[in-house]
Amino acid sequence: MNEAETPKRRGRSASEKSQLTRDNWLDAAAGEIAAGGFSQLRVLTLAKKLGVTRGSFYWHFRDHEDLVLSFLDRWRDRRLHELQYWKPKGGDVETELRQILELLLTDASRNIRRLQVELAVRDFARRNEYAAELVTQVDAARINQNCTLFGRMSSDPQHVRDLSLLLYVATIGSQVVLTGKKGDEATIRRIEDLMARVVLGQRDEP
Amino acid sequence: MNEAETPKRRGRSASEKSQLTRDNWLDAAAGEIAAGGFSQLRVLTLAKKLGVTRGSFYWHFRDHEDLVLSFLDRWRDRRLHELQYWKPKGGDVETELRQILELLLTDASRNIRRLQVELAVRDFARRNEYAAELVTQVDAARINQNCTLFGRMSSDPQHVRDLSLLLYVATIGSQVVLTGKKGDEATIRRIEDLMARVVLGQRDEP
DNA sequence: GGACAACAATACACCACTGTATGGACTTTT
DNA sequence: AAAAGTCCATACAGTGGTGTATTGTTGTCC
Repeated sequence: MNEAETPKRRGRSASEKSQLTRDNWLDAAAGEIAAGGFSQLRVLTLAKKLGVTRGSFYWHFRDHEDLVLSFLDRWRDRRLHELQYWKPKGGDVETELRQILELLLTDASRNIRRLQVELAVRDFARRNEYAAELVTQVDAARINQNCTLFGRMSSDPQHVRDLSLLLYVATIGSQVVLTGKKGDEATIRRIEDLMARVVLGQRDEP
Repeated sequence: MNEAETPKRRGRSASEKSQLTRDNWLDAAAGEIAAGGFSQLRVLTLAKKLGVTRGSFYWHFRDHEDLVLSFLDRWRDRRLHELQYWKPKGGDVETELRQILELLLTDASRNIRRLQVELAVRDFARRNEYAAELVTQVDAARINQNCTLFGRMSSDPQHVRDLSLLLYVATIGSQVVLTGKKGDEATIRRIEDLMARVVLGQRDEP
């Protein structure tokens, strides 16, 4: 539906001609993976979607596996990279916490395509070693970032880590359980509120 | 490669006779689904695993879809049914809460096959209407049960519902994130502890 | 303006899997 | 003991997918 923008001398369908890049194929693959998971990823389907034949694919990629691994690598790189680009805007502890939670829950649940891809990668990781490795990396990086974000909550590092992990699994879980059913927008908001209260209740309380 | 060897004629390990039943096929399917998801479910593979040919399958099932739908139905029935069989043993609020959390987290994470099947069903539900429907039913039933279990926590029904939902998504999330990596046993225990503290902190506090 | 590289179309060989038709073998019914 | 039912094997047709080899087409550099 959306399609990634190609610099475009030939629009995808019928006009003039432009060459496809590896990234174009990966973008198309993202669509298929979001819709049907890695197991439904077909070279022929991708080619049709891009308006070319499989001949093009096998110029850009060695084989089907090459596509999958390249996609996974790009996914990992992007997920790790995007973590650099977000810092809370400051303010008191509570508003900062609100910002973090909104990012983790409400914002994340809006990009449903990105969400679907992530769930597909996680599922694929259950039966693919390499994918599992990358998912582990991404999880660790995110939890780590949560730790720095929640550093203000407690002076006990272990407590901070546990809290970060709990929040992380809760966000992942809410993405798994509350995916795209109507009325979930409001539900997610309430979960967000509750989480805020819960976390604030976990501040250093000797 | 392992187990499920056929003793002599073509006997199964479960039934008295050497004849296969629909349920035998569904059990075998569970193994495949746990390992590779619904998309890797192959009639031929199942037949080999059971030591018969596909001729048997097409006697017991109309087609591949029949197998899948039957499996989903059985899954739903079992998941709903098992909810009846558990009530907390009583005691004060904290020990009861501990029991519940142990059931939801530690116990659940031990049956890794059951867990893998559930994750596979959830994944399949993302692209299959019927599966999505059943997952919704199961989720609703479980959250509902959590509500009754957590009823002692607060007198505000909405608060109880939100808390139940939060705990539910957290458990699902921990199953998704912490699946079978070593050292997760201890991690789950710590999450369990933290959850207990968190929930106790949410008792009526006007 | 020809050579060469980048990219894509076409055609083919091949395989994994499904579903169906049919024919046993063994069991139960009558 | 013949008929009918139950369960599985075998053989075959069809489909949808991969990968490869070969040939076109276009752009770019000299």
